[in-house]
Amino acid sequence: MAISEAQFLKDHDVHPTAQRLAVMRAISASPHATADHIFEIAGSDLGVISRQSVYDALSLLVASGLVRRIQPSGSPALYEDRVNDNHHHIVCRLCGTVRDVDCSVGLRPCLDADDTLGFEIDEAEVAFWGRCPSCLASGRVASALDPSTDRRQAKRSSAVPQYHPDQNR
Amino acid sequence: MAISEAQFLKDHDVHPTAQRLAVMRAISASPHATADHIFEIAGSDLGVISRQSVYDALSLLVASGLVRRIQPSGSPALYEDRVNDNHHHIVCRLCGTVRDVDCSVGLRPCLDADDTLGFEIDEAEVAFWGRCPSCLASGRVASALDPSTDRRQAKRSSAVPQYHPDQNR
DNA sequence: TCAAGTATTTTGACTCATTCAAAATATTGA
DNA sequence: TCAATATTTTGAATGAGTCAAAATACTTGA
Repeated sequence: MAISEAQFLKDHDVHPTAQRLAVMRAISASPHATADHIFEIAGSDLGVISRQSVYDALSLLVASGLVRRIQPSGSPALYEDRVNDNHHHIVCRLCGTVRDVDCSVGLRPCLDADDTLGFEIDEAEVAFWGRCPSCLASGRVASALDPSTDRRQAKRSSAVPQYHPDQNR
Repeated sequence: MAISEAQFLKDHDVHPTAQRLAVMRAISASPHATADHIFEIAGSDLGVISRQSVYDALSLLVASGLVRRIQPSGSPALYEDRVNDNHHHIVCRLCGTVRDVDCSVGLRPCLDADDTLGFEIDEAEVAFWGRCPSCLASGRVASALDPSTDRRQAKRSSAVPQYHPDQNR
C-alpha cells in the first residue's frame, strides 16, 4: 500500500476514526462487498463495530468521493474503492458475481447522450449483464437475479414486443 | 393505440387477465412508474387490485420481455413499456425524475466491453446521472438520491482520490 | 352442465436492507 | 478540566418486495 489509510482519509477531509479505517480496509480487501459483508470484515478486524457505523462510514466515504457505491438490480448496494477511473461492471445473472471491466480503449462512449434534454450530466454508469464463465461451465440455470426464474414461468415468444408501433416517444 | 392490449399480451403468450391488462395500461400511461404507483393507477382503473397481483403481473411481464424493469440506485424499481429499442435513461439526482434518451445515432457504444472476462453478455444498461432542467432552474440542492445529502456533511476535496496509486487492478 | 383440475388472485405474515432518533461515548479546544 | 462537538452505539421503524396458503376464477372432458 502506497500511503497509510489514515493519511489517505485525512487528505480527503475525512477524520480517520478506527471504524472508518476498518471500513475502508474492508472495501479495499474485498471489492464489490455488501454493507453486510463489510460489517463482518470490519467487525473481525476491529473486534466489534455497529452496523450503523458501517452505514455511516460508507455514506461518508461515498459522499467524499473515496468510495463508489453500485447497486445492480436485485442486489443490495456494493462498494468499491476504484473511483475516478471510468470503469464499468459485468454482473452475472446467475450467481450475482460482479467484475470490473475497463471501458473500451480511450473511449468514453455514450458519455454524452445525443440529446441531453437539458440535463447537466455528471456521470455515466454502464452495467453489462450476462453469465459468468463458471456458471456457463456448470450449466446453472435458476437464480435470484434472473427475472425468468419467477414462480410464474414465462416462455418468451420469438416476436419482438411492440406495444406502441406507431409512436415515436 | 395500434392493437388491443389483450391481443398484445396474447401474442406474447401472456394470458390477458383484467389485472395484467390494467398493469400493462398503467405502465404505458405512466412510464417509469414504481410498483406502488402502478398499484394506485391499476386500482382506480379496475376498482380494486391487490398489491401482490401487481407484483405478479410485473414480474410476468418483465419475464416475458414486454416490460422493462429499471432500478436506479436509491430508487425502487421502475417499469416502462419501451423494450428492444436500446434507449437509455437520465436520472436527476435531485428530484429523481427519469427521462429516456436515445442512444447516440447508430452506435451501440460500449456494448461490447474490451475484455468480457469470459462472460456471455446479453444486455448493456446505461444510466446518466445529473440534474434536470427544472431543478437547475430552481437551484435545488438537497435530495434523497444524492449521497452528499447525508446527515454527516462531506466537503469534497479537490484532489482526485487515489487509494491504490501503484496498482493496476 | 358439472366436476375436477389448473391458473390466477388475494390475504396476511414475513424478510431484508436501510434509515431514523436518541442515548452513550469519545475527542477537541478553551 | 469542562464544555462543546463529533462519532458511535442501540434499538425501533420503514419501505420495497417476497413467501405461502387460502380463496376465487377459469377451462376442459365427461
